[in-house]
Amino acid sequence: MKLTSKGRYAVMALADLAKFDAVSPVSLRDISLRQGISLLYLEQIFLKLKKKNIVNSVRGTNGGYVLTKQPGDIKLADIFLAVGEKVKTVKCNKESKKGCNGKPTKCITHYLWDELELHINSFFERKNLNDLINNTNNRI
Amino acid sequence: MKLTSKGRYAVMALADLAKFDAVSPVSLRDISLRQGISLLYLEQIFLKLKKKNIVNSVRGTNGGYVLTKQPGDIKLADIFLAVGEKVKTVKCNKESKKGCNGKPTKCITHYLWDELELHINSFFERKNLNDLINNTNNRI
DNA sequence: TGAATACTTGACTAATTTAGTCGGGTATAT
DNA sequence: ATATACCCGACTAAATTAGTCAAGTATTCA
Repeated sequence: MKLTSKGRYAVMALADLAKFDAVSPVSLRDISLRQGISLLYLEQIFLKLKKKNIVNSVRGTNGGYVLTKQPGDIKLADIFLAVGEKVKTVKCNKESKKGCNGKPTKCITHYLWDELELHINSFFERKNLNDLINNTNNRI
Repeated sequence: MKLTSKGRYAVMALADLAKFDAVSPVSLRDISLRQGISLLYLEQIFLKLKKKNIVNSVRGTNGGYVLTKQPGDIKLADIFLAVGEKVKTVKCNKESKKGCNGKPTKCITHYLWDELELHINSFFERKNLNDLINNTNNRI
């Protein structure tokens, strides 16, 4: 199981934003250069972040993006939800009444994967952007 | 991030084995039918499990596979290692001295992903096959 | 006012990974 | 003998990911 670039980039970019948006909006161009992420890809990602109200945009020269909230109020879970990075452990449809593999009962490992999903999501729920920038004052 | 079928199937199949191998070796055909997993795919998976000494094989008619250890001594971490299911959160090479993205410093989120990796792996370290079959006596 | 900057949006594509299949074995019980 | 079941490498189709491309619109500043 691996984290996709989309999710990883989203967090990197927002951490960057959290560090620099106090002064003025941060352009994607700057983030692209600092974090080494394709500008065009960043545009795609920020569109989603904006739709979910995690960032606001300022158009025109000297424009860019700013966070809508304090870094401490933006959880990783929010970010991942926005860009569509989901934790999926089971193939079988959880809501279905049919159980797994078309059988009436749940598959033997079903509850294990549910538990794993909760375990992972709890990490994303308790980490926020502030945790990131506090630990990385000396880094870009 | 999602769990691959290979890892999921490996655990399902071994849980099945743990339930039934006390009597006699369990054939992949039986597992295939009970768990709804392709027989040919199971063969691939069990080859790896055997190489890592998690199962032993018995050839010929009435042959099949048996666990080499007690279910309680087989951790999910062992199983995932055997079939090559890895938790990967960072793209950047962890061992490299160069840091991330070719820069001298580590990327801003590097330690976060390391922490996530540890968090997930700790789950796999503490869960074993026995945990599974104890909770699922009524299921196949 | 016009040129440059920077966000906006949908569609497209290349590369990678995953989830298998195929074909040909070999060993053993009955 | 023959059927069962493990053994093994190579191959392929489908899905996903990680981007790119094209064509905009809004805003600032000289």
